[in-house]
Amino acid sequence: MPAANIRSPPQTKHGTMNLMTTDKNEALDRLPILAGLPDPVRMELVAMSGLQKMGRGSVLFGEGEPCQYVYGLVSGTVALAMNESSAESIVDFIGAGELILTSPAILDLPYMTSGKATTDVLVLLIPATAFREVVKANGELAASIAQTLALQWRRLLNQMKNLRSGDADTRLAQYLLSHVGVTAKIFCLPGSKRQLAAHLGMDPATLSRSFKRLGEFGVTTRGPNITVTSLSRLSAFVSDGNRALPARTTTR
Amino acid sequence: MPAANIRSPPQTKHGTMNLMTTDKNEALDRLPILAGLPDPVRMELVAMSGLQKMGRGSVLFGEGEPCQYVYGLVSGTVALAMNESSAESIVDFIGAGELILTSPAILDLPYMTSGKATTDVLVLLIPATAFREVVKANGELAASIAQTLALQWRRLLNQMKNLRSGDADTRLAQYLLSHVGVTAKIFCLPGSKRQLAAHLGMDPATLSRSFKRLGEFGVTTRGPNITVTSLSRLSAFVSDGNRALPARTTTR
DNA sequence: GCCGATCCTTGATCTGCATCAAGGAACGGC
DNA sequence: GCCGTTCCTTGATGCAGATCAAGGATCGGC
Repeated sequence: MPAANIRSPPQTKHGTMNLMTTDKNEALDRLPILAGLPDPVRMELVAMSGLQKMGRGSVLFGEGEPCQYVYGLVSGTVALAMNESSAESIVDFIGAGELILTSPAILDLPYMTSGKATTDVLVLLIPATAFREVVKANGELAASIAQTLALQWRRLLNQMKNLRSGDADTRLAQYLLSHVGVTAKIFCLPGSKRQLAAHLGMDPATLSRSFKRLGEFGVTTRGPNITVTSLSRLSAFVSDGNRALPARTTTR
Repeated sequence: MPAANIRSPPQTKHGTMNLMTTDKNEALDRLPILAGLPDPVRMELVAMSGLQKMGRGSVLFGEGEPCQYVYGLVSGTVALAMNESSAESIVDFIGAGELILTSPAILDLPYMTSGKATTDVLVLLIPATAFREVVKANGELAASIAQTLALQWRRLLNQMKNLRSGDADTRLAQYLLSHVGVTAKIFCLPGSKRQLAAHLGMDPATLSRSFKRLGEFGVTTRGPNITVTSLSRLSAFVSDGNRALPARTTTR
């Protein structure tokens, strides 16, 4: 089996990029939605898609462009962004293993978001037309695509909820709570703080201040690494509607 | 075929409720997603679902409840609402012909939104478990469900965009622009103004003031009926970033 | 190592919108 | 018809957060 056309891993400080896959079959295995497909379909997909490595900050696709590829994110993180007048807002961060852009591919409509790599990424590029055909021909795949879309729908709904609800501080706290595992109380932001701010619907300056205020509730930041010392205090803060805070002007 | 258990139409001022369907087969025909199904599947679906009439203000289902039915909206309008702490926010208004809640049904997860009828409605109630099985067994249906979900995803994205972008006035103007047909310059709000405000992410009071300000750009309201005299002036207002307005305090 | 560019933080100010509150309009019931 | 209720409007006020701006911190390049 010939090695794919992959250059040596750039190794930034961000991605340790430990498990480097250079084989398209292996790549497929890392994409749960496609991994279970019957062999002939697999072969077909693998044959026509390409494996591509892209550096941090790369733009995989742009809002408004006609849909060319479905992107299987093998490793790394991608931010989905929308450029509503002037400053952009970030819809979601996509992690490894997910399939991006199934919606435009299925409908053959232009992308509604642009996709930017927030780390070095490895993506499997599947031609959209081919993808469409395979889905049409394969009922099982269609069903599991439907499942995925349904899940994404729920995620998007949750984000709308968070986006609208109360305070900037509360929104940040909720975000943190839903992203720290019960065990892991330290985790790494999926992108820059600026991007997180855009995701939470606030100004970077406001995000900074919010982080500071949440310090009183056991949140510490060093670079992109966030530590939450006490889940209970933080969630108490959220449900208390943040009454515990001293008057804003007194904050220091 | 025996008549369904439908009482006489209440006839409110809102819904003229002209084409009253009491037959489940006819109801299915009004739901594009399901209308094209092969006959045996149709029969099966029809056999186990029920046709139900509900008055304005009825709550079809509540946020957090386990998913029991998929709702085929034969006629009327339903608001999807989320009760994030205290005041509710409205995710979307669903019109006749659409299938509600496919996501929770597919995933067998609780509803994330509640559904409230903003007019008298006629719904086809399809048991969720049955629906799930039919989808699983029928690849074509799965494919078209995936299509629908993909479309809904796009709609939701658009709403997120609108929700975040600029001014309250701008958001309202965008909403109006995307809801008046090119021809029909008068249209009826899908729900109360309060609900529209919740949908656009603003206070009812603010919505009222926004309407007033848009009066300068050819928008008039009488009850739930909105008239837009000049699309061009309104869209100019949106793209100009509403610089044309006199200073806020000077607004008469 | 130094330097420029970018990102984050922090401060001061300003404003759009929520909030509080009260008056008017439309509706449904009887 | 009248009356209670709900909805919409309009005014006055206060505040959360955007914006403007300037000072660190961090990174990548050389």
